[in-house]
Amino acid sequence: MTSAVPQSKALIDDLKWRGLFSQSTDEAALVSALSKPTTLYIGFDPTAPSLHVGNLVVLLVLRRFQIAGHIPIALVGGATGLIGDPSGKSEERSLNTTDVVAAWVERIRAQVSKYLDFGATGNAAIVANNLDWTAPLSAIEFMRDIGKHFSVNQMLAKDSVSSRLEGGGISYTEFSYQVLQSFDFLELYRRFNCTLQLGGSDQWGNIVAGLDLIRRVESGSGHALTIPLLAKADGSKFGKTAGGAIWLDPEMTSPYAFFQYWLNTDDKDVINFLKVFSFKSKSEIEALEKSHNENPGLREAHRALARELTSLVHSSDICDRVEAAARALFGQGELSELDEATLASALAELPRTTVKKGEPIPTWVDLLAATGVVDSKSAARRIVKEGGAYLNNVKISGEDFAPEKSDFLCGKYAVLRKGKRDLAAVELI
RNA sequence: GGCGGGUUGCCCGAGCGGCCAAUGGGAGGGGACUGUAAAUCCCCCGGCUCUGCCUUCGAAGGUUCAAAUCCUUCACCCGCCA
Repeated sequence: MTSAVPQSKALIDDLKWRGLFSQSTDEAALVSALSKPTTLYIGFDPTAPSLHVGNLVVLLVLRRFQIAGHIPIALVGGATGLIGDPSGKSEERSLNTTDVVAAWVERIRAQVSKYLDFGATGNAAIVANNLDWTAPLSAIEFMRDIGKHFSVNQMLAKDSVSSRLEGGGISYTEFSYQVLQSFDFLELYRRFNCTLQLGGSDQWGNIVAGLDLIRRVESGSGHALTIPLLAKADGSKFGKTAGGAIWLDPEMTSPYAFFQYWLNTDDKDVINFLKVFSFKSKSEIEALEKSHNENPGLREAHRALARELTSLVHSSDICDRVEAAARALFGQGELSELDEATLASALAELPRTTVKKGEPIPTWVDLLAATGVVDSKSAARRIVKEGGAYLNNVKISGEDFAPEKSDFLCGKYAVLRKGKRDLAAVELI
């Protein structure tokens, strides 16, 4: 990443075109401020052991700013993660223990770091943890030095609070969240001259509260820019599947599943997702849009999206592997024609189970249940009954069907399929 | 602290002594059509050693031949009044 002369207007226009601009404080002033390298931050609270694809939206915006020559700070919320942000939540959350949050902080710090450049000359990225300045502060100091600047009247008026007052109520703990986030902005302003905070559109209230605090305490000024929450065409929540969120951690969402998630994007969303997630230029994306409209069946745009993101989040090697695996397993060719090495590497990406050589081979139902692709044997039985059960891409029937020795490709592997696209592997050992 | 209302399967929500593994909707799954897409149509959707059995309706006891449904206690939530 080279430190370019910031083209501030172009940067903001590009964000708008990508649908990454929700609102900002005085836009003209922001554009003018961005004509010089500017320090900006986004906060990530450790609410899970990994970030998910929803977090990736804003994280990549931070990266866009760095590419444009600005200095990004990724703030990991070691302190705020202990409190819980009420924004966008209809209920009070249960608190995680300090040990758990501390462990998550470390993991998220490592994750976030992958997307930023710490060696850039002039605009190297910074990772900070708000526990560093929150932990040493006593409750009395906090109330006198910070709390004194907040009006409860204004705090109550915040959307995140008022919606909770009407609903299930809010604890003093979560109510205080906005004060902590404001304090973060103030601290980053003091330490790094950070003058811009980015966040999801639900963060607007928290961000401008921070600007107020900076004005009152330091007579300083700064800016806020929010990013729309990503919406899907069908109204369902982005980044969630039946199995849960799509995580960036390969242990939590396998690279294979990650690639498949993007490849299976709804046609109506794929161009928007390219704009949001991809670093391709406007003209490149418009070319993909054209080819997608002309021949959607080819799914060129889907593939470009899946490839770029899998390469970015995992690596291009891993991306090649999982794509090759999918090609082999979904391909038109006979599975039996694949050589052992190709088959082995393709199956390595799938959920799996093993069978010992000397022992009797369990039924298809038992094998599928063992891979974890279904929740129960009853579910596996239903699949067979409904005609969605396949062995080596050949439909099977009969609830007590069991593969034979000869069904194992290369003498070692069998491929179970549930429905159109859910695959699992059995290995004979 | 007082009075009233609530707690049902992944979510919302019916049921208010037997016909209840429990209506309906959503989510999810399978099939057909397609492109590992969407829409549409059909089917499924607690578990199991599956013509039957087992465990569920906040928790624990009790009444009854029989309870998600009645009684008692406890926990949590939500109103109104102090």
